[in-house]
Amino acid sequence: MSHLQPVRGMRDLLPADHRIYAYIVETAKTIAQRAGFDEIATPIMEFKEVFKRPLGDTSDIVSKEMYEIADRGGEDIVLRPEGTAAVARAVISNGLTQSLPLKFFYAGPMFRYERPQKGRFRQLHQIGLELLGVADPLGDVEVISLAYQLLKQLGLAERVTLEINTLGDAESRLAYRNKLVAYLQDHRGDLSPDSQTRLDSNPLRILDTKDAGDKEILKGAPRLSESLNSFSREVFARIQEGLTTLNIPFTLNDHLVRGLDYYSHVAFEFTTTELGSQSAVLAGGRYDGLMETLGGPAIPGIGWSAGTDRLMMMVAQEDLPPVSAINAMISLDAQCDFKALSLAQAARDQGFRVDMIYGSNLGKCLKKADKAGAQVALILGEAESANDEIQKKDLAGDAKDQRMIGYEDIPLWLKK
RNA sequence: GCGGGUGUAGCUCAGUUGGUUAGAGCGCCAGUUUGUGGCACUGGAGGCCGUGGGUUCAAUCCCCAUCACUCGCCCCA
Repeated sequence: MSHLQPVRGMRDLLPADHRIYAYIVETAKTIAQRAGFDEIATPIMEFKEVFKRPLGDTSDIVSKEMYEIADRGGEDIVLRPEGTAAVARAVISNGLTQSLPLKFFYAGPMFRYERPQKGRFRQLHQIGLELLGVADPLGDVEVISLAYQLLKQLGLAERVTLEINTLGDAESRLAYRNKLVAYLQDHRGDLSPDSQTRLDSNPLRILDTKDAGDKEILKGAPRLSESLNSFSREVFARIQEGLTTLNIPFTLNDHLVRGLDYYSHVAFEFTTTELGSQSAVLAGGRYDGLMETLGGPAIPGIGWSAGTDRLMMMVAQEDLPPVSAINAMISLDAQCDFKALSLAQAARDQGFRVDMIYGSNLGKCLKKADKAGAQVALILGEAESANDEIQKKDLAGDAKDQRMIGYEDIPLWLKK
């Protein structure tokens, strides 16, 4: 084994894996574009502030998972840990706020400096959607429905569960936060150390604790749903009505609190039990406060992102659509090489896949063509070339049909 | 960031209670077939036994460290 290794938590996607990766991205892109969400690409690096402000200092991403880079100018540069804040920054930077709504799709690598394990990487890949400038719950339902559509098309709909919750609007959240803190203060000493810290920094996150003692205490805590004002309640009900109407199954999880600060109203997560200790494959929510946090105008937004690496673990090679058939071009003589290449190119121009076979003799070449999975081989040697003809030989299955054909007939015999 | 496990050929894995040249299957290359693939047979290449240090007459094996992977915690996609 070589001592040359990729950087920790990063990996090569060899063709077999990359096919799955590309399939997922293409599927998502098609679904997004059919709904008018066009692709956007932002830089892989951003100023740290882009994420620090919206995500909050107390979020795990900012406090311990930022992949920071020291650049020569002394700027605080980070490899982006997620897409939403970067897209929001791009919207502001480019002054795109004039014509709303904005509908974006993105796909690309994100980076988090954390300990790798199954389904978790330091370079992870995400695909995501953002809908900016729509406050209407119709937007929430469309965005969630596009997520569902993607998972369905990937054949994963039965293997994931959609969990949803609402954090309410700012007013409701503040009211609840006060009630929750008041309640938990009385039990402060009994809380886990983590939760005690969060009580000061980000009390809502205590709701999704896994500590048994904390859970016991939370049983007596005030419920967020009871603090919702009527507006927040109506919005959430409307979203549920939409999901039901569109036949998208979901379950309510009132402990679902997204880790990032900028969320409000609906939060959702498609989870699975197939990925070890990782459960979320696609998650998102509404982030009405994000644009303002970044210094932009108050534009509401909703979106989600999916972990492509995690989806890849759930999609098998067999699930991929069939690829185009392979045809092999074999030249037997240096004199014919360029003629063979030229004929191959002509066939490629007509949409055929033609692989040049590199080998020492016909036997080796056929072996390589066969191994490559070619269904048809074209063999050009001195004899054929002299008559402006070429041998066509079937390789697939038991087929052994071989015949001399004219160049103009090549497209008739190749497979697509 | 914390705890457990693993690391031997390109891949999947044996093995050595510390002792000359470390094995198998698959894959790869070549030959049987100097212009005809799959199958078969024959042969071959390929390992600082993850890396560094220690103990020892002797380490792939024991000890320590380190790196990577892996499982879990935290958290997330």
